[in-house]
Amino acid sequence: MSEVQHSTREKILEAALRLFSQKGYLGATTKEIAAESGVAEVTLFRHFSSKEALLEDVLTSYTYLPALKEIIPSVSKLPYEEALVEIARGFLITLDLRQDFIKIIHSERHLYSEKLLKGYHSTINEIFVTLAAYLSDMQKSGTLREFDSFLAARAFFGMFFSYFTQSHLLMFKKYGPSETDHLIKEYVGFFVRGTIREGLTNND
Amino acid sequence: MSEVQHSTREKILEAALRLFSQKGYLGATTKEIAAESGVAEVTLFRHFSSKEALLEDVLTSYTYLPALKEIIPSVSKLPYEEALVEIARGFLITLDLRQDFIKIIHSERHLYSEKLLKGYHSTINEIFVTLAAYLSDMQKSGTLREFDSFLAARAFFGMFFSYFTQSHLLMFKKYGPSETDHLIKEYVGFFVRGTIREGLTNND
DNA sequence: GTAAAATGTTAGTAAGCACTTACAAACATA
DNA sequence: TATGTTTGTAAGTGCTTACTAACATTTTAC
Repeated sequence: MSEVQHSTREKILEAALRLFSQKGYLGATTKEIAAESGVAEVTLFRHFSSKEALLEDVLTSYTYLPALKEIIPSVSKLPYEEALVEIARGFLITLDLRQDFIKIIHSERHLYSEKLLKGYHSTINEIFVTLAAYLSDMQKSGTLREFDSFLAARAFFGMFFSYFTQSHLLMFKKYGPSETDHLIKEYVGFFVRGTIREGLTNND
Repeated sequence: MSEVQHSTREKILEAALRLFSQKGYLGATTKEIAAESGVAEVTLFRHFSSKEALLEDVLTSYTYLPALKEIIPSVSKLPYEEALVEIARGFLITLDLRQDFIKIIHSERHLYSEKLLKGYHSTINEIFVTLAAYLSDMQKSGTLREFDSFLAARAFFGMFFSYFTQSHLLMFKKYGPSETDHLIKEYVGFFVRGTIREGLTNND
């Protein structure tokens, strides 16, 4: 067990992340969060001026999905299908790691500020744009047919994000690792055939 | 404005649906719900034994997505691509109509009972199975290649559900009607080419 | 070892919450 | 008109909540 040394502040942030994602912002009490952190409630308020400030700090501390932008360059030399499999795999892993954060964002959409929402949006957008750029390149090189690359990226991540939502957030049919692998390959299969240039393409 | 005559009970249920979806179960107070319904708070408790009972009644009253099962048979004679466009359109319309319900389900996942969750799951499953059956038929008739039809159905709805989630629940880039039409056509385009039988299919 | 900084303990406050009681008013039905 | 049903008003109960104050204790830094 390689437990890292956590500061009081970090312990509180982690407990808050966990409890907010499990019970919602209003459902998790400051008393509970303090107990879960192993500190007194008053200590929580000495580190964070209010419960709302705590939420803000949680959301900015555990911010979302930087990893994916690095995956795409690193796989761009692979064959198309393999590259997509790696992208999908990386995407699902990242979602898994950040699931508490994502749960909060999806549950407490009415609470958090315009600023945070915009940050989340721009991150999503960045992800789409990054994949879209890769797809655009593949179109220019003649591998892929013509289509709206931004929408394609959105469709691609949409398939996987929906699977994640259903299995993690709504506890609907969740697969084991080998089945997830199967799912990835099938999904990528649809997308590859859906986007690749074929001999018999009839453009209108 | 063709306002229907609503019973007190119905007025409360509607207001509760609206407020629960906007502010969450804990965020919406019984006082507010009563005010929004135009009744006294005590009247709310004469119709519903508790706030929790009210939530249960809201969720069972505005239950989810029956429409889609009727769409698929009605379009099964259309060409493949047109059929999928109609299915996608119907799906998005239904999601739109039920968006308050869906918002609650996604926000309050920690609150509602095992029973309700199972009901929701079986509805989702039914939708997937219905489309999967249609796809299976198309495979047997030779129009489509071989693939896991359940996963294909899940991927198809996943693309659109993700778009719905992002635009309605997270207020990320939402398109107007004509742009949505464009999105549907592009998404369906990917899926059609991803699933159709091609002359030059190289199965391993 | 000593001062300072961080934490714990205990008690408390003010507000908001779901929910109740008692009684009066409005309304429909006969 | 009389009667039962539904609603409103008003007041209040008991509980929980976020948050604070005062003081004791522990941990850290030099």
